[in-house]
Order: sequence, then structure tokens, then C-alpha cells
Amino acid sequence: MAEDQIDPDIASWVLEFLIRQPIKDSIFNSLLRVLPISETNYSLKKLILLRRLESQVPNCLVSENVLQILEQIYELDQILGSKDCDKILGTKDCEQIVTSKDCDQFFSTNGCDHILGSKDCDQNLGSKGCEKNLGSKYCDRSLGSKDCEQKLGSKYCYQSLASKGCEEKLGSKYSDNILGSKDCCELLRKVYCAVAVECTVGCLRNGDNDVKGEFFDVVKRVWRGRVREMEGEDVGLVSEDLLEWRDDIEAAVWDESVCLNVVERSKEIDAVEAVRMYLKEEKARMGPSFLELVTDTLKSNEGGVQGAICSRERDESDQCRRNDGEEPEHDNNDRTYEKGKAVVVDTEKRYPMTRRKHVARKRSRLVTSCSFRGAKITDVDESGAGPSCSGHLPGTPEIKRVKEALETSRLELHAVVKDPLPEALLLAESVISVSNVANKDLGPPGDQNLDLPGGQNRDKSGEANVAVEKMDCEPPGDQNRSKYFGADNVVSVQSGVANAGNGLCSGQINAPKGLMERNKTAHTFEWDDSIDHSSEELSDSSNRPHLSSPRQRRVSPLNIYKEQKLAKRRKKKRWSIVEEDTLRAGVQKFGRGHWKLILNAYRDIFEERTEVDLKDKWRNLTRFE
DNA sequence: ATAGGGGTATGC
DNA sequence: GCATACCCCTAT
Repeated sequence: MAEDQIDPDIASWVLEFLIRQPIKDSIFNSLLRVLPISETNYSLKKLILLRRLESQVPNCLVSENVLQILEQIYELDQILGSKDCDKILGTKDCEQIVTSKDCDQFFSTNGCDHILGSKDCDQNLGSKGCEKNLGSKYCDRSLGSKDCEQKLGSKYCYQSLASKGCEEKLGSKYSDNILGSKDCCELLRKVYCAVAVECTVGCLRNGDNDVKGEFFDVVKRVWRGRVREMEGEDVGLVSEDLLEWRDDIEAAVWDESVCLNVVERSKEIDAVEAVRMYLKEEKARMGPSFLELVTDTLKSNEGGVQGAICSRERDESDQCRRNDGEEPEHDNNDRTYEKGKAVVVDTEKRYPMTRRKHVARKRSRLVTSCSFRGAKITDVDESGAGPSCSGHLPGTPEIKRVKEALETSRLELHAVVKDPLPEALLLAESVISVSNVANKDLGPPGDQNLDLPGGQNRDKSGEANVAVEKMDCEPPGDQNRSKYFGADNVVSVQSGVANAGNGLCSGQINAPKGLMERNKTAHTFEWDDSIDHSSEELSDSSNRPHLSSPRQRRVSPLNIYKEQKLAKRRKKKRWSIVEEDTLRAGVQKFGRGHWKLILNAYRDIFEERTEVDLKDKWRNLTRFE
């Protein structure tokens, strides 16, 4: 793992938690950009796709975009459902899933311009810089198998990443929850069929002048394109129903009576409802987020942590440690450990957690100081803890502290909702903080400081420096967001966020924001490790873990001039086929001239486009017609 | 928010 | 130089 990055697992926990919350898509996009997500975290990717899917539903936006999402979900299901993860991780399948295209979607390299604070990425940091920070290079560097093996050792890889013994490690319950089941695949097929039909026949019902032309275009794109391609590749998403509809629709292209019949039959299909049902099913299967599970477990089981820790005391086996080569080879009673080294708590032994045991293990070895891509998330409570660990067995007070810290952070997360992004980071930090409490109090570290060997990068001041600026408030993606994933499971904490979110953004346009939309006001600043020791004035009076204000990178007047000059004009970006098709579909659905509506409806497709761009492009597309 | 004119970059 | 695509400005 690179030194200056937050632990990808922590990032994924945060995202996994927030994805179930009614947070605006734009904010979530920002999170996706700043948090390092493992390329192999397929379940999280699936959650992201499900959220994208859900953001389409409330506005009845059954478009080809929905088909694309469903196809991606299916691909992820295939990977998640595979028993031989080794095969997946190194194969073409994997590459297909984690291609640069996906990186664009998940990490939004375009948004990188914004995050890095300039309008011309090439000029200031270059596309290389973007890739380093967010793109595939970054992923490769921090999570790629080669690096992973070097840094973490194969054993750790085996534990952390989806591995051959996936089912064994994760437990059957977890597998059942996360991995795609046959039932769900069947449901997915039905949804796909319904959406494909709706996409096609919908334009016949709702279209205006050039109904037949548009219908034929959709037939070409969906049925002769997508469906035929899938059929050729024997993709399981293709059902018999789908093929029957394909035949009927093809016939409808040439035969008016068949066309009328198809339109009539299609009325029996409610694609939006089908998507809703599918989402409901998936939500029910996935259950609560890991963080909620942890807090619930801590609340319900007094002896959970203690048991785990005791277990650790007893079981000092190497499998609990990271075998990363940087780990000093001394036993747990060695008092010479540096502060910041993390203790390993084998949560699997006693922790009553039935799912994600692999991450539960990782949770317990969180570092005292964690970097966050140029920003640092550091230990908050340094008081009273010396450089070395006490080495004593944990007592009830320590357990209480762990629990209270986590619970307090959880409540604060929901109480302060003006800025969800820092909240997410706060949550991540709180997890780290809780871990720190355990680390300091629960004995010597058997594990290593994961990211900061020797503790060199630690901020001794105890402040948490996260270079993320507060973002503005944008309209909620949808009022129906109160029905987010896992709503049943997060009743106690969700309402606050939902209300506050709606309150903050009330009165604004209730247009759906694409999940991958970049936030125009969000930006981060480059961290300069060499200077910062000016934390005193930034320290928060509150006891909770806090995030300090970002510090802006110094920019020379020459560069400022360059930026201003370059800011005058965006970088030219060619329209993709998908964008063009989506624009056509949007015009067909909403009508020409409703550019803002179309943009909002397909925000994730029209990344970086404005309504004017859409208008101009339509002008170009129709210029010679 | 949208429409239309015009500037600029790019490819031929 | 021309055509085209993309982008920006401005009037409505």
C-alpha cells in the first residue's frame, strides 16, 4: 500500500456505509474520487451500480443506460459468484471489469481536473498525475497484485482479496448475502428484458414525429447490438423471454400490425416496477453495512471485543499478522514497538460477526496513523499513550472506550450533516481512532504500521488533516432517497441524514444527479509534508475526531496566470457514441430543447457536459438532416 | 434555461 | 483554405 493513502478497506467501509444513506449523488461522486477503492472490491462496485440504478428509477428513466448498468451488475455477479477467485483476479474478466472505462466511472478521471484544483489537468499535473492519483495507475500501484505481493505477501493477499477459499473465509452467510444467487440472476434477466422492451417500445408509445425512425434506431442499438452480442457470447442475461421479444420486435419493424400488437403487449410490462423489485431484492439480500454491523455487534455483545482481544493474546499465530516484510520480527511482548504500530486482534475467533471476516480481521489491525492521498488522517487521542504499548491485557474501561468512541462517532456522523464528505472521512477516522484506542490500550502490536513504516509520516500533533474542502449543497438526487438501500436496517441513523439532506437542499430542483457527476465546487489541495506543523490553531475543541482545514498549495504567480488563461477554455472532448445515443434517447424522451432535463437525467453519461454542450451537439447532429 | 452567433482547434 | 466539431458569449 502506498504510504500516503487511506487504507482501501476503510475507504470501502465508509463508502459501503454511505451508499446506503440519502446522500446526494454528486457528493457520493466526490467520495468516489477521493477514497481509494480496491479494484477487486466487486461487492462495493455492485453497490455503486445499484445506487446508480436506483437513481434512474424514480424518474421512470428506463433508458439504455439502465441496460448498461444491468449488464455491469450481471458481470459483477458473475465475478462475485465465482468460486475460483484466483481465476478471476488475473484474467480477462477482471480486466474487463476494471478497465480504464470503469475507472472513469468509478474514479472519474475527468473530475480529477477539479479535484486537483485546476482546469487544465495536463498543464498543471498532467494526465499522468491524474492517473497516479485516481486512475488505473494508482490502483495498480496500491492494489495491483504485483505490488500487493511485494508489500503484503501472498498470505495477506489471500486473506484480503477475494481468494480461492473465498467461501470458506467469508462464511456461507456472507456469501449468500453478497454473491449473486440463481434466483437473483433470474430476476435480473427479467428486469433486463423488461427494460429492453420498455426502451424499445416506449418510444413508439411516447414518441413524436419520427417515431418509426427512433424505434428502428433503438432496435439496432439494443436488439441487434447489445442483445445479439450477449447472445453470441452466451451471456446469462439473455433469457428465452428476451429472445422472444427480440423476434417480435424485429417483426414489428416491418409489420405494422405486429408493431401494434407489440405495443399492446408491452403495456403489461412495468419496467420501472421490475427495477424497483430487483433493487428491493438486492437490498434485502445485502443487509446493513459493515460499520453498522460492527456497532450493532458491539452494542449487543459486551464481550465481543474483549473476547477477540483475549483470543489474540492466546493465538499469536502468524496468520494474524501482515507478512509484509517491513514487520520487525519480535514477539508481542516486545516493548520496543514504536507508537503507531497496530495491534492485531483476531476478531474471527470471538467476534460474533458472520460476514466479512476478512475485513473484520483487517479492521483490527488499523493503523494509528493513516494517510489519505496527500492528506493525513492521524491519531486523535495521543494523550497518555507513550511511544510504546503498555502490553497489558485489556480491561473493561478500555472496552468501554472503544465502544463509546465508535458509537459517539457514529452518532456525530448523523448529527452533523452539512457536509457529508467530511463526515465520511470523519467516520473513517473514527474507525481509525477506535482502533487506536484499542491499539494503545490492548497490548503490544503484533502487526505493523501498515502505511507508515517507522511512523515517519505521522503527525505528532494529533490533528487529523484531511485536505477536502467543504462542498456546496446541491439538490437531492431524488426525494425517494428516503428509501435507500438497507433502509430497514438503518432506521435509527438514516432519518437524520435524510431530513437534514432534504432540508439543506429544499427548494432546489428535484432533478436526479448522476451518480458519477462531479461536484463543481469540490476540490482538494496538494499536501506538502515538508511544511506542516501548524496544527495548533486548527485543533478542535471537541473531543471527537476532527478534520482540520485543508491547506492550500502555494502556486507561483506564473502558474496562477497560466491557470487563469487556460481556464478560459475547456479542454476539447470528443463526443462518444454512447453520449450521442444517450442524447438522442434524451431528446426522444424529453423533447428537443429540454437540455437541462436531459443532462440531469443522464448525468453519469454526460460527464463534464453542460446543457449548452447538449444543445450544440444536437445542432451538429441534426445539421444535415 | 435556451437559442444562436461566433471563436478556436483539428483534420483534410 | 475549408469543413467540422467543440466551446464560449450573449441576448432573450
